[in-house]
Amino acid sequence: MAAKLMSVYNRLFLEFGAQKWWPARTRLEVMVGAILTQNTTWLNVEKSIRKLKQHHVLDIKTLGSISERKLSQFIKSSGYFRQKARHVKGLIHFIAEHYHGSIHRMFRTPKDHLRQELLSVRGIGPETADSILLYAGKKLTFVVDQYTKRIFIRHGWISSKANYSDVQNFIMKRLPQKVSLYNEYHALLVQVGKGFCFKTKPNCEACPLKKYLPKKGARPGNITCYPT
DNA sequence: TGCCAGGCCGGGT
DNA sequence: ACCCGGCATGGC
Repeated sequence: MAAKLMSVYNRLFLEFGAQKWWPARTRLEVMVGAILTQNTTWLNVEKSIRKLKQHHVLDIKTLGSISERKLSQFIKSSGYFRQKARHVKGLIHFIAEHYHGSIHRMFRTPKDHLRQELLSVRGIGPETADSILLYAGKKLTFVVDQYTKRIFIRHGWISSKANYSDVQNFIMKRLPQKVSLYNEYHALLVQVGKGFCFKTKPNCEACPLKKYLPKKGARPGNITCYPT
């Protein structure tokens, strides 16, 4: 199975190339983006990020002093904007209280401890915490999202009842422990996952992933496509 | 038009 | 330990 996971990775990489995640300039931008992108398209997040930059709000000092209300107006395009404004403020507050407002200090602390702390911040769940750890902190943690789960379930590699840590453990036990691999692999899963078809029957003609359907004598690594 | 998007929380079983 | 409604804008 370990070899199969790498086979999938290699095939995706050949098809889509390096994804160069996270699409952000600073670690703060990664963290804010990780909250904003919850259950939302990245396109909507980009608009919010642009607005935050335009108004010179995307630095830790300003995010600390700006009102929740005002912040929420800048991030409307990301949806759930009141909640997300509160959550971003909560994260900034956490960094201020625990790490003197220093992102550098924050990422100097051990991964497992920091993960627990991040999970205690309202609005930061397992995926957001792992995104922050991997993409902002370059820590060795695999990010599991709906696409990842869906793809692995559809291949029959994990149970449809698997929870977040089940999927994460499954993957991390079988992949080489390399941050750059975790980074690229998750990004590729998202990329291919976007093409999945939800409204059609198994092996439908219209499926955008048709070219990945197993041909006869399918080899490991093919991506199948059918509705959830 | 209705459904989906790179989740998470709080209340209920 | 799960299950569910709520949160909200934007694109197809």
